[in-house]
Amino acid sequence: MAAPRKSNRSAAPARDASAATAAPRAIAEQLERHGVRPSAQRVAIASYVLGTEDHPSADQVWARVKERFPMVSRATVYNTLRHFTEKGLLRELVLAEGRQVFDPVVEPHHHFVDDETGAIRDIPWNALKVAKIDELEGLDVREYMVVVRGVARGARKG
Amino acid sequence: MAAPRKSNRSAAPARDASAATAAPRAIAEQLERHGVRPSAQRVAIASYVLGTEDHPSADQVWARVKERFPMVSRATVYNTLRHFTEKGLLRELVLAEGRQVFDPVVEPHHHFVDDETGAIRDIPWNALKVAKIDELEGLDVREYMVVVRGVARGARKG
DNA sequence: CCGAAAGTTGGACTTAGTCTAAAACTGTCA
DNA sequence: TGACAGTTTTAGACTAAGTCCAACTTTCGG
Ligand SMILES: [Mn+2]
Ligand SMILES: [Mn+2]
Ligand SMILES: [Zn+2]
Ligand SMILES: [Zn+2]
Repeated sequence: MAAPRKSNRSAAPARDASAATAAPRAIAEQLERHGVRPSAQRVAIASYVLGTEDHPSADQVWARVKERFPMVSRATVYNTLRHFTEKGLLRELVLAEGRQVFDPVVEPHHHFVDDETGAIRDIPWNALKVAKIDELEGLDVREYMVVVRGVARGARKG
Repeated sequence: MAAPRKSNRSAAPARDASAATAAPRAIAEQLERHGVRPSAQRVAIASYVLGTEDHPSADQVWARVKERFPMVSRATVYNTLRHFTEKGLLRELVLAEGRQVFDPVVEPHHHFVDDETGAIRDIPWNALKVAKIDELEGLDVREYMVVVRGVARGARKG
């Protein structure tokens, strides 16, 4: 269900690098559409976390946001991430040892955890197919994902 | 891979209830077979954690073991669980918010997380089938599991 | 028995995350 | 504009999970 678009990876604006930060106006509007009042802090946090492919932890978000907005407090970042999550702008995932991380891709998809670097990557929904989910006895399934662990075979030579 | 046996659930002695504790002698032998010296503390810890179906956290193991062995220290429980994990007697899983838990079923299998109670249940390996894992580009897959979330439809009326 | 190695212990320490109460903003309306 | 209420942010206290450590105890080989 939930018609995952066919994107192979990054059908989105392909942000990811450090100097992310989409137009603040667009971000403010995105927040408003989800019922979140766009304060300065919230826009600063959103401009990183809603655009990343990194699955960052809360403290990683804090560190990133402080670069551009040094006086933002930890409580604000934690509150805001929770708020975004409640409003459906983010998902919170718990995939690996001591890392609860946030994911701006709220549509169903799978995940790959690199055992060497700890990096988490998205796997598009229809890159994999899970059979027999509907045959599970006595379980009311709300959602599921495949968690794949291994190492990324580096295509980083040439 | 890793030829998961066909067990539907609990092909093992079906322990689970509180008064678990299989024969201490058998447990000591199991530890030795895995290269773990069977001290009194380790046998006490093993006799709970190697037989449970509960996926307990480290502190839950501590609480349980203290009932029968009140002077055991927290450090010992944490050390021992790590030791067991290194020796392949346990796996450590991170599936849900603030819960890294231990699993005595080290063969590949899937998991169900009850969103209401937080309980984690095993799903036998061939109750589900994941297709196209081998087609993932650039990833060296070491293991994978399906994580299913939902609620257990209570068969608890009659 | 002895000494070395392995195991255990309580408590200090660390880190992620939550909570709180006060301060700062924001929007509304007189 | 000025007052007010509601909302947001803030620093720092607090909590809980987990690690580390140095001292103590047990085990084992000789
Ligand atoms: Mn751990
Ligand atoms: Mn959280
Ligand atoms: Zn993701
Ligand atoms: Zn399991």
